[in-house]
Amino acid sequence: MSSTAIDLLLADEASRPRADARRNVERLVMAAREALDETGLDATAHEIARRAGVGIGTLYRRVGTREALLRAVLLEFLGGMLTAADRALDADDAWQGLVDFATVYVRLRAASCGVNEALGDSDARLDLSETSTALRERLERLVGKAQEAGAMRTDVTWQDTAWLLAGVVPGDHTIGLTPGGEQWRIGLRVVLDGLRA
Amino acid sequence: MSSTAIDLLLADEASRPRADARRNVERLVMAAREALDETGLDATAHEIARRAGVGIGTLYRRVGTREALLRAVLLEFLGGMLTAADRALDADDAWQGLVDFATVYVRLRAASCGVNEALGDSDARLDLSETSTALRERLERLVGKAQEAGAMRTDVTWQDTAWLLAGVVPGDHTIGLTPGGEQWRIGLRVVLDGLRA
DNA sequence: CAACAAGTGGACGATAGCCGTCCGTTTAGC
DNA sequence: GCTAAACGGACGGCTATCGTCCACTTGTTG
Repeated sequence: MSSTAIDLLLADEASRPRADARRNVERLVMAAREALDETGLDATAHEIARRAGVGIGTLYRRVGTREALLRAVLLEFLGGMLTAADRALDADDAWQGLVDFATVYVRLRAASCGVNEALGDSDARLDLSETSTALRERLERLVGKAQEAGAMRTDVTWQDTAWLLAGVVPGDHTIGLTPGGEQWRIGLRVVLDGLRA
Repeated sequence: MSSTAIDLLLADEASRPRADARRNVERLVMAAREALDETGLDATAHEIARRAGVGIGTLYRRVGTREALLRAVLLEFLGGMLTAADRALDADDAWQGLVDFATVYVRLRAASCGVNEALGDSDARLDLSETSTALRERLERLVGKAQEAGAMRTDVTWQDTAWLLAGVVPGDHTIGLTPGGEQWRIGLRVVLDGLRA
């Protein structure tokens, strides 16, 4: 579950690496998560190494590229999001399913600057298109179900919905108000009210 | 009106500059507008000079700093926005006033990447705090009026409103959909519906 | 416990992008 | 024509990041 990223990175080692090497990979992954949360996609290799308490050489030797590391962490994260989407699709109440997913989606994007950027950036710096396409497709179905159930207005496409949800996430938009940590909640509520049939 | 930025930049010349010099200032201002629209706040001095068809030396001689130039253009722009806000405050129907302003606000932000960034960036790269504070204060009053008139839900603050409006503007959020030029319209409609009492 | 392969850290050279100055050349205006 | 004003853009300086390389350290195994 949470070791996926590590496994992914250790997979292509020919023989079992030494204990300290494994430990360093773990540290690097944790550091990458933090850096991704706070700094975003363009967290530098040096920053990640510093956070991990590890030399820059170690980073490159262990994970090959800065991008490979970030990619592994992001894939793990997006996987979790996909799971939430599938759970939402199974909900009895279509509208409630959409609400649940939207909440998770926005919360996770809000929690990590890097995840937010990864889901937005259309330029594929890291190759995440496969997973994010899957995610899109889930949203499309969720919106479809909610509309068929008559719970959601039909003059709005799932693309519009994606747009609106993304807009609720804090960015450097906001007219200069320091956003409280949970600021997105009220925004999401308004948007969902606006989407209701 | 539209010559404000130019006047602002020519103001501190001791004696009347030569005709070609004035022409170049105009070109620089127009180029800065374009660059601001397309590239955003960190349009480089060289890019602006290139767009203006002018040497980089000329830019620095004429406008002093890259920042002074951008600032002049942005101030002009924000001035227009303020005017729209004041007009909206005079509307008979408080809700309609809010809707009108919101529309202008979002459209203008959507039209220029640089304006959008300028209104968001809390770090004061260019000193626009005065004008943007004025703008905030207008929005606060618009929201207040709409709520007093019973036209807008009261569990939402003007800060939340600012947040939501900013969110509707295209950014690099959007799950990888190339946004149509007028994409923000539908988003704005949903948000306004959600804000209605 | 020794010896060596595996691993480590971080200085370093390379690359890139932007800033703003400076000076030889051009041009407007009298 | 003549001169002061203006021009263009090459250039040096600065900052940031990347990723390599090698002298040194440490885990592991017999």
